[in-house]
Amino acid sequence: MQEQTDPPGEPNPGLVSTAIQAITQHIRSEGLAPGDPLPSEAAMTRQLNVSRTVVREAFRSLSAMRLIDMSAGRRATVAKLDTGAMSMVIEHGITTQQISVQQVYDVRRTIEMRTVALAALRRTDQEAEAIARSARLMRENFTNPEAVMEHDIAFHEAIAAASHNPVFSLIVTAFSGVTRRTWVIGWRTRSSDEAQLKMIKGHEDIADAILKGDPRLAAEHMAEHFDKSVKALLDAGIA
Amino acid sequence: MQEQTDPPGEPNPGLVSTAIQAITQHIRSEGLAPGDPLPSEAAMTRQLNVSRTVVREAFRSLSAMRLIDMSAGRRATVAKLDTGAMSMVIEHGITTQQISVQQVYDVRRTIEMRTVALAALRRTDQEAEAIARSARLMRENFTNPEAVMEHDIAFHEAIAAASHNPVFSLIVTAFSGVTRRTWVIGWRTRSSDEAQLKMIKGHEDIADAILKGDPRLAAEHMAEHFDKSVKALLDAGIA
DNA sequence: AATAACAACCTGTCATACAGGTTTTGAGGG
DNA sequence: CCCTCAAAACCTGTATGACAGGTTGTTATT
Repeated sequence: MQEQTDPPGEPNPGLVSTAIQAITQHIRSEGLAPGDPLPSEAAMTRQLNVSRTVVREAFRSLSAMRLIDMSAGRRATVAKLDTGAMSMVIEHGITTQQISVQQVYDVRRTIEMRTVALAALRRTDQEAEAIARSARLMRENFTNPEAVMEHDIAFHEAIAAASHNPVFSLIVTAFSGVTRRTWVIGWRTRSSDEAQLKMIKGHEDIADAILKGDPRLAAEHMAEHFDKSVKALLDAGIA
Repeated sequence: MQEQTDPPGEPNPGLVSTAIQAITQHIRSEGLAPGDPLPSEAAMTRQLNVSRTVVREAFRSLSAMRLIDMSAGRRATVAKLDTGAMSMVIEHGITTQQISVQQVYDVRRTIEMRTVALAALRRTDQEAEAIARSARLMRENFTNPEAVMEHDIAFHEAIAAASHNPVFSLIVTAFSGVTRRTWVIGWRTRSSDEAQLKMIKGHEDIADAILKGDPRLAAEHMAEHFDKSVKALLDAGIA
């Protein structure tokens, strides 16, 4: 009952893969934008001549990748760019030991050297303030590691946002999950208050450089920050 | 019949999300490596006290993200790191116009400036040869744009591989899909044979620098290459 | 015209069934 | 005792039907 969309060319891509392609293809060909509704499962079922089971698994898969949003009663809609899938891939790589924390930090360093420079050049005043605020909150809560970490992460995401390139934001945010799992380790190696405050000072320096609009200085401070962070992780024995 | 794993804390995460978490959690807690088998759908069904439908949608979602491999008759296995999900996210961003090709190129430039430097430092002889071979094949097939493009993509992926950091490979490969859709445009703006051969020469220069183990030179050539590529795309009106 | 009840539609979940694959088992033969 | 091979047990892929509950548009009542 389902031969038309599955020409005997390939061996066995599976009906679900075909359905996934059909849906993404629909988004493309109809030029849908985030928020626009997709066909209902029933409609897709008829169009593809497959069971609702197959269509549902396809929708669900796209939903898991956060390419579409689903909720009960409503039709699925095209989703805004989201980091969901990427974080899961990275986390999967880490937990299955296919990538190391240090490798992630190398990538982060590479990317954030760029985002910080772009942020210095392109930030709005609001964005500069948001970045500075995160740094300030790190200092104000510095007795509470959990809070410092969250503001640290927000700090880096705010810089990525100020780069005005959503692809950078996407990647930086995707790494936040890994950061949450390793951050405390780095913090602990900075045993003294001075060492911890010094690290916070580093963030403030970055925020200042962005405020001043000095990309070179900002990048320098960011490099220093990452070098120290990686050293802290290495000291803690994180390969 | 399914209250135990769904405490009344959150409003409605959905049974499938819960199942997805349970599966990834299983991978983590059992310390599974790529190739290791996961519980069968029936086993998961019993463990979570939900219907097979729910478990299946969860498995299928993870499979769509390429975190697990599924095939008929066999149990699902933990997957090797794969770029599947990432490419889909990027492509989704492009087709829904949430990100621009130019923004992707900026990210690529940032990342590949680093991969090329790392490749120059860490490449094995085999890897250097693979990189050089791709450049050579670009020249040999230069009357066939399609072939040139594929070797071009392979060239960049080979460099990422030679960086010995799989996260870089992951990201670079994720961008290959976008490249396939825009490459020809850049090629066409290089209307004359000289311009096209010059572009190929650029790749050979990069390969040489990597072979020599000169990261600075390699990065310089790579920067030049990207600047020209972006210029070509801009000339063609790709924002 | 505002509102409230209703109908139509949609997704979320469950149960069941069966067609192929794949692995395990075990019987029979060497 | 070991090897071979076929049956059995298990597994995934897909289809069908059912029903609960959420959402939206329609209609009837006030």
